[in-house]
Amino acid sequence: MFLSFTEENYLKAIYHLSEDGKIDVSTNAISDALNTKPASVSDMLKKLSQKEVINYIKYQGVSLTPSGKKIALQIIRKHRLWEVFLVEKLKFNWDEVHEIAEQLEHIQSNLLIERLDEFLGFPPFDPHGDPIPNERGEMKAKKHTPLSETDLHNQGKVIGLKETSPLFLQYLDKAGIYIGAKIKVMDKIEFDGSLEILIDNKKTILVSSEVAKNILIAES
Amino acid sequence: MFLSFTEENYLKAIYHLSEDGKIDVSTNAISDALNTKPASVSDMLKKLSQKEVINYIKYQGVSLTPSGKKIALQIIRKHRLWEVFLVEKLKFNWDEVHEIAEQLEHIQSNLLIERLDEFLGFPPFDPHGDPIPNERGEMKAKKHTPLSETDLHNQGKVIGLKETSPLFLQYLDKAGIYIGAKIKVMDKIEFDGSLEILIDNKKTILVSSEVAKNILIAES
DNA sequence: ATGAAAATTTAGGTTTGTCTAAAAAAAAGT
DNA sequence: ACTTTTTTTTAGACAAACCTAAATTTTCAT
Repeated sequence: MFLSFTEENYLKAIYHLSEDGKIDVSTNAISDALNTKPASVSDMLKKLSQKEVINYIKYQGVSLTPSGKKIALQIIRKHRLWEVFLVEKLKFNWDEVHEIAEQLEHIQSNLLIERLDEFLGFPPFDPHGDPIPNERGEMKAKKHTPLSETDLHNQGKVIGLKETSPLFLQYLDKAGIYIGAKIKVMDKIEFDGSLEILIDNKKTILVSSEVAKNILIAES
Repeated sequence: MFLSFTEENYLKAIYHLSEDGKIDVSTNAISDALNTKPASVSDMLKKLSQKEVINYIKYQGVSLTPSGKKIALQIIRKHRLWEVFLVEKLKFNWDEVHEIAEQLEHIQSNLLIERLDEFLGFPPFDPHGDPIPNERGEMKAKKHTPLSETDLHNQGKVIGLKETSPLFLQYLDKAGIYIGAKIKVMDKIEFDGSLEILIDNKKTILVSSEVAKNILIAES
């Protein structure tokens, strides 16, 4: 199925908007996301509906069909792999890559993207911590963030570490932090970026910003 | 100056068509190159002329203005750098990359292309032997091809070597082949790919396909 | 439940880049 | 030089993706 650059962007927007639990996505939400007018969105929804990539009932919002979802996930896969490339290989900062990846995600070539994936060592996450879908659009992992960037009072679970030196692992063990532990950030100390965290609803400890940067959290 | 994807392709086509010594490029030549009808080309030429990237007099063909040429060379720079990336990093064959590079060449980001250039080690040539223009659109070198792929009876000059081991250099010295030597391929032996070559219009020798692959020729 | 507000769709129009058919200009042959 | 052929341009249309303005449907508040 061939979709234009623009059609692909609509599918991607609908996918992202329905990620937040929403089953049906509204016309206005799409027009906001894409910076177009609601009237333009109505036109496009009719077209995408004919191509059977969305379920659309007038005045009632849209959802992706299985084939639409698959296409959306392929675009997201491409976007996130290119972001990894830009950050890992071309030394961009993680906050500079979005715009360029928005363009690169529309390059058409399956072989290209599989080769890129391989070249990058099959990364499971993009530089923002978002998981990268595989060729079949499957995405097991959840988004993760360094503990240092987790929001105050948000409950999360330890899902990985950036640093794995014995010294660091010993420290974590002593502190009672392990993969799977529930963590809640109780306070952030402005002065040195250190955090007061609650572990498994039992114990409160203080960790330095250096430690917090190396613990990956899946927020819930 | 912002040009659309399509406008960029017109400039590139005009550049390539005027490479063969042609001062003025014809409407039909452009329509052939871009697979459009001459009528469409006429429309576009009017538009590009208004943007002052081409010199256009009705019924008399077109040429690029300095600013148009600069844009064309930037696109060619991008195209060739991406080709190097695809071949060197993603292990594509040199004959598989053109179509993908046709898409990648339109990605907008100067920073991206400078970072890519650096990442690739500032390559002077693309995988087809064509020179890569610098940021200012300057391109000193000429196209080069391995001697093994040079056309029969074509006159050329040795401009480089792929292999530089002492043994190979000694061999070349003995054979009378040096950087700058004039070489003409007199015959190709099908059986093993070896070549009969005329050096400096004086001496005829036989070189193996292995040797021929490692000598770079600028055809004239 | 009904009238106002908000959301959405339709109607009609624009721009970009394409097309076909017809007209005009240039080139080529005799 | 003058006709024929080729090349190029103009005229008028179309599809994609957008817009504004107006109409319609849904939702929300009283």
